[in-house]
Amino acid sequence: MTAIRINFDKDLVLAGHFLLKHLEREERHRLATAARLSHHPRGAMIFQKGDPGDSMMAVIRGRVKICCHSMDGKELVLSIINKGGLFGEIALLDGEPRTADAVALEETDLLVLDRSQLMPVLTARPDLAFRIISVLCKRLRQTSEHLEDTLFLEAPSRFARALKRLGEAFGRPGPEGLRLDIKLSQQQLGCLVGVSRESVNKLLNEWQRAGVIAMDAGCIVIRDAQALDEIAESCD
Amino acid sequence: MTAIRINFDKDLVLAGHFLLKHLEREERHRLATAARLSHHPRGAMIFQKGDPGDSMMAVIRGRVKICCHSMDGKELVLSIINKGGLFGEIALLDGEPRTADAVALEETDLLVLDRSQLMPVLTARPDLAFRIISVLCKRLRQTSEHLEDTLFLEAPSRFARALKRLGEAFGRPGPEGLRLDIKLSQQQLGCLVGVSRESVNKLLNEWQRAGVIAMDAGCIVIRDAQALDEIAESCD
DNA sequence: GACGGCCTGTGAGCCGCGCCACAGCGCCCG
DNA sequence: CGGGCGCTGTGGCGCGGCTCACAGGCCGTC
Repeated sequence: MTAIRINFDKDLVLAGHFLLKHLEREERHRLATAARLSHHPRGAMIFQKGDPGDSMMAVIRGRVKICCHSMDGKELVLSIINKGGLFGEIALLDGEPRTADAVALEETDLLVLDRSQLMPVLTARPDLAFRIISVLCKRLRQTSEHLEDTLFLEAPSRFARALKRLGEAFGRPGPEGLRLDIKLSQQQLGCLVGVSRESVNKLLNEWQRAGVIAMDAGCIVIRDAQALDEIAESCD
Repeated sequence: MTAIRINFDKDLVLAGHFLLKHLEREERHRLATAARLSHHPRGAMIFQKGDPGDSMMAVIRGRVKICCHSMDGKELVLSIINKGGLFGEIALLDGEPRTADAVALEETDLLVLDRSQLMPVLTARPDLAFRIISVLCKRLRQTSEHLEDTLFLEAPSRFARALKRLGEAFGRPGPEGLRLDIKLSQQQLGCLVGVSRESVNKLLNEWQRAGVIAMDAGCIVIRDAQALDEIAESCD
């Protein structure tokens, strides 16, 4: 009884997923029954840099951060994956070890698809391969942009741009402005941008005083997107 | 007569290319006749950030740098493509505009493959799609690593790592050590690493004095790879 | 209620490195 | 041959932002 219910859920999840929604119902069902669910409490390590990577994950509930660490303990957050998002596909596709850690930011449920299940489907369906190619291209563009930002921009511009990007991913319009529906400590924000926690604090307070942003229950609200744009553009 | 000779060359070039060598002879010949040669003098712009990208290029002769510029004129060199290398595939694959400039570093000949010619072949041959996927994965790994380097490492480590990478791509063993068979100004080296020209100069001289590297006819020779490793690892 | 852990807020100091300035050098071009 | 241009070689200044240090607030746990 519960097994049936779980399988039904898996079918639904896969059907809703941008990568897999174009499969035949039957293929998808086969994947769904093969895929396994896995649950991770807040803060749990899902995989680690250097692990062999023979699976990819779809986020059903919660959020996952993809990050890596320097030798002296600094952290860099490469991206944050929302419900509905996909991660871990690189290692699955090229068979190399994982290049970063994945950590559950909240209570998180994942659907895990193994290489052995997925590859036959991919080879049989060239259109799926193209969909994957365009995902990879998008990731590559994002990463290059991240690199440009860190090399070309000063901390304030960089941070402003990061907020804009977070707005696109997590923003929900509210009465006061665009509310970023995700709680991140100043520490985490710093790791996302490559800036120290203290600098994040100072910028955040400065912008609050200027009315550019506001805080609401631990979430950032963008009140003046225009002003944020100007900070992001200013190259001095 | 010359036309035949050129087509023969194209066939040969394609046959030698890692992406296309597994095609049937006939398919490859069709691509070869459709592909066009293009020649670029040293310093010429091949394409520019923002251009529509509906082709990709294979380098037959010369070298190409992929780079981009900040609003205030700084340059970042993302990678340098050697003879036999491929570039411009991202924009071709996902149909978005080019994200960076491509500039001929030397007298350069390219083979240009248009989207309209390549796509039918790709859809017909899923194994080719996988080959492209793994190219993309490799690029992604490189770019992430570049990003980690710039955020985590100080200038000397970053530069040392860059030299090691250049060694892998352009190194030729010689009597004195590994010789980097490419002439790059200190300016260009700086852009490759994200460091000012002056800092490059100082590091280069310091390492020469220490016997870690040597200069030979404008090319860098790595004399003590071990010492370079240590500089690269040292995280202070 | 006491304690410890994780968070925010803020000031002081320091330092790596970018920017500026200038000098000397090889090379191309008129 | 002379003048300009792009490269290398160095010294000094300035500043952005990281590090350190500390104070106070908000939990969850014993």
